Formats: sequence, C-alpha cells, structure tokens
Amino acid sequence: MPYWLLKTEPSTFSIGDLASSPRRTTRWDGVRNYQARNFIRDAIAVGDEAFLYHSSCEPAGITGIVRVVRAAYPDPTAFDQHDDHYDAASKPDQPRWYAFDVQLARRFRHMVTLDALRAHAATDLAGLMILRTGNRLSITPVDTAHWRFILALSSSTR
DNA sequence: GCCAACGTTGGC
DNA sequence: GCCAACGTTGGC
Repeated sequence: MPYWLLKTEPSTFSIGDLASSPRRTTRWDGVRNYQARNFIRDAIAVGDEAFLYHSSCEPAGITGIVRVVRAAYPDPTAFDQHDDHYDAASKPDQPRWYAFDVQLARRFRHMVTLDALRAHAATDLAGLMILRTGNRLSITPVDTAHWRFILALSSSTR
C-alpha cells in the first residue's frame, strides 16, 4: 500500500481542523498542479496512508497520519465560480482537477519537525522529497522505509 | 518549441 | 518581508 505526504498550511487547514471535522474526514481539494493531480487521479487509493505536513509555519513538520477513505473524483471547487480554485477550463464532462477524501487516523503526540527530518537527510531519509530544496509539490509519495523511519521518529522525539 | 516574465510556494 | 526555486504562461 503506497504512502504519501500531504502538505497543508495550518492557517488555512490544520490537523486540528481535521480533528474537529465531521467524522474527522475532509475533502482534499484545490490541488492545481499536474504532477500532484496525476498522483490523485492515477495512484492514490482507498486505504492508502499519508503524513499530514504543516508548511509555512513555525515549526513546519509532520503532525499526524490520515487515511484515504474515498479515491479520486472531480474536484467540485474547479466548477464553482465563487471558489478561489475555480478553473473555467475544467468541465464536469471532462474534469481537469481531482479531489479525494481523507480521514484523520492519528495525531502525533509530538510533531516531527522539519529540523528533525533534516537531521537524517543524508542517511535514513535520503531522497525524501520534502527535504529536496525548492520542492513545492503538495502531494509526494513516501518510500516504505522512509515511512517506517519517520514513524519511529514520531514516537521517540519530543 | 524556446525561453523570458510572472506568480506562487515555503523556509527563514 | 525577503528571496530562491520552480511551474506556468505567452510571445515569438
């Protein structure tokens, strides 16, 4: 089962917001990058797990785990003229953008900060996409070995 | 198809 | 608020 990392700015939508959402579930929408879109449309499946990463905040880092509970479907925000993510080029009969649903699975007692991840950038976490400089992709795959290592970090750091 | 300009992301 | 990185756009 593939693993993923989803970025979110907590000032827009945080893990706390997810925790207080109905059924601790939310629609992951508004993705407007083709590479990320392809992950959603072609690879992300029900049952997949993803780290929830808080970006553009202090400190940035991984705050918990979500589980995919609904696979790709056309992103409704692309059809809504009043939504910030409206895209006239995406039509219901030929959608350009996709959303999926995630449910909160686990909140880390202690966030695994970007600094903590970086401490292993040259060794156990070499190649982790979030550590690549200039990486702006909001959805990235995570190797199983990286997933397990970060899980271990989450229970050992404080 | 190239590439400069532009806009956005995200760490600091 | 700054700025590096980089995806997208649009002129040619």
